[in-house]
This record gives sequence, C-alpha cells and structure tokens, in this order.
Amino acid sequence: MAEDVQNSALPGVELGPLRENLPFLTRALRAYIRAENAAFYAALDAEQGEIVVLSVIGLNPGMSQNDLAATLVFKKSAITKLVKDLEARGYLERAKSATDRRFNALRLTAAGQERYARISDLIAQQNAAFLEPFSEPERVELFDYLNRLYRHLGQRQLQRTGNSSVIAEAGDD
Amino acid sequence: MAEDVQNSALPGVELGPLRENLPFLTRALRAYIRAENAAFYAALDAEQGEIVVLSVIGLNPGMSQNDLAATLVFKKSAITKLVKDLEARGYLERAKSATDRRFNALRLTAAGQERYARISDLIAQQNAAFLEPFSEPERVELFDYLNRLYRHLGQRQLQRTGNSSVIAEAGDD
DNA sequence: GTAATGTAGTTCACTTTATGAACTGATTTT
DNA sequence: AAAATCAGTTCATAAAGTGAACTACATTAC
Repeated sequence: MAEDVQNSALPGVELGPLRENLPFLTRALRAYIRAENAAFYAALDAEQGEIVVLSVIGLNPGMSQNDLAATLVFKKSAITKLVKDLEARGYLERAKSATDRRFNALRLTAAGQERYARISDLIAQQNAAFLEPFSEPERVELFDYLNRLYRHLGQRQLQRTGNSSVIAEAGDD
Repeated sequence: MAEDVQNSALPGVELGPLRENLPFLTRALRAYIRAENAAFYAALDAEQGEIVVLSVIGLNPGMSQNDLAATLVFKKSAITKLVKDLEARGYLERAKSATDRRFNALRLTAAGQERYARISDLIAQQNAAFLEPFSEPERVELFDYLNRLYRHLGQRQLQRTGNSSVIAEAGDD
C-alpha cells in the first residue's frame, strides 16, 4: 500500500494571514470533519444531515420545513429530501397543520426519539475527541464564539438577501 | 419577486446540543461563508481556492504541491487543477526542482504577487465584516482556538490515515 | 547496476452535496 | 374571485471534491 498524505498543518509551512482567515479555516475544519464523519455516518447508516435534523425537530416539535432549513442553513429543496427520507424510515412525521394546511408540522416518532437518543451518545464521544485539546472553560468560550458567528452571519445573509425591515423574506431558492 | 428565506439562527428555534456541535457549526458557518464568497469571487474573477493558494505560495516559495494540498486540506488531485489554472493565467510558476525533478517548486510570479496584494485588501475588509461583533482580544482568542482545532484535526487525520510513527504517509487519494 | 519500492504529480470518471427555477396546492389580501 | 404570497416538491444541473490508475523520477536493496 502506502499512498501519500503529508502532515497537515504542516510544521514548516507558514500560514500568515490565513491564520486569521475565516473562509480558509472553516473550509479546512470542514474538510477534516467531513472526513471523520464519513466513517461515522456509514457505521450508523445515517444520511448526511440526518442527525442534525432529528436533533432540531426533537427540540422544536411542530416546526416547519422552512424554519428547519433556515436553522440548518440548507435550502428548502435540500430539506425536502432529508425529511422525506426520515419520514420514509419512520423517524418523523409530517402532519399538515389543521390551522394552516400549507405547512408540515414536523415531529419525531417514538422510533425517531430512540434513534436520536442512541446516536447522541456517539456524537458526544466524537465531539469530545474533536475538543480534546481544549479545557472546559475554553470549550465554553469557543462555542460562544462560534454561535455568535453563526448568528451574525445569519443576520448578514438576511440583509444581503433582501429583508424588508422585518424578518423572513426574499431570495431563498 | 419575493421568494422566501426565513431568518437564520431563527429567534424562536432551540438549538440545544447543536450549540456545541462542531460538525453542525462548521457546516453552517461554511454555508454562510460560501454564499458570501460567491459574489466576492465572481467580482474578482477568482476560482474557488485561488486566493488561499496564492497566499500560501507567496509565504512559502518553493513548496511542493503535496505540501500545499496538506496545508489547505485538499487532495492533490484538486491541487493539480488549481495550480495549473493559476499557472496558465500567469500567476505562478512550477519549476521542476533541479535536485529532485519529481516535484514542482511553486512560486508566485510578479503578476501573482500583485494580484495577491490587490486581493488581500478586499479579503481583509470581508474578514472585518465577518468579525464585526468581536472585540480585538476576542478575535485573537477565536483564531487561536480555530488554529488549535485545525492542528488537532490535522493530527487526528494523520493518525487515522495510517501514519507509521513519523509524519507524512498513507492514504491520501 | 538493475529490480523493487516509494514519491510527486496528472488525469479523468464519478460521487456527493447543494442549488435554481418552475411547479402545485393552500392561504391571505383586496 | 382574482392577485399575490407562502410552504413544500420536483428535477435538471452545477459545484466541489474524490479515488484509482497512470507517468515520471528517485531511492533502496540486492
């Protein structure tokens, strides 16, 4: 065998301004994490995105697909696929709301809750491995920062995407 | 007009454990950033990844494509494309090293340096916009954390990917 | 010194991930 | 009741990246 991979974050290589470049860092982290997740997802027989959907719906029963899309930063067309698949596998239900029959109120089934419970232990382990070099207070701070970024970039998208004074509008798909 | 986008980081939605979930957060941030970059790249007539390549080569003249790939967390096959394109456009040169004619020593041309200089101002502006909610010491800390993650995940990849005691080996492509 | 093995880079078909645009059906507005 | 809006679906397509097989060169072992 023996293909080739070099060290990453290669010792001798100078990153310079990239050390403080968000597009670079998020991309690099994403690439690493995706690689780790591949095995993880395969072992669980989980679709990409499934875990996060189960998690958000579990916490926010009755929410719409559009809200789910906005929360996860997916387009609604991507959510359709994910949600349909999870419904087909019996992990969630889409009930047309009686009061507004346009939208699907999403809820986990019992099987969905079980699945999520089972999976979430594994996720916690994985996350712990990712965070190994960080002390507990550092983790808190790190996630505080990341969540602030998430909210800030969400705000920016809203503005870019055409937001008429209030919330929720224009230019999704 | 008027399609639909909901607020992201939707006020009423509970994220729960996802607040501390790295796969989720990196993906979400990445999605936002990609969306912002699309306009940015189009305006510059830049390929995805081009900026980061110019930057790393500028700082590390003479480096190999494989080292570049490892640094940027790309596969070498992806680097081939990027580098070829930049060469064709006159921004960098690939000189076969005289001592080891297998590898391409990468260097920016004068045009490449100019281009990078011009672009890097814009990048700085964009980055400043991303980081608006953070104070200077917070930014320092944020990037410290992200760089530690980058290095840690790089180490993990090395181990997963089969690293025989030293550095650089096995299973890239 | 030559066979075997390893390394750097290339090529290309393919997968994964995601998107835009046009559509259906339900609802609200006027 | 027509017009506009909203939730969700569909599908063709694009973007991004990968794996595997290949070429060329270099190193090691015999």
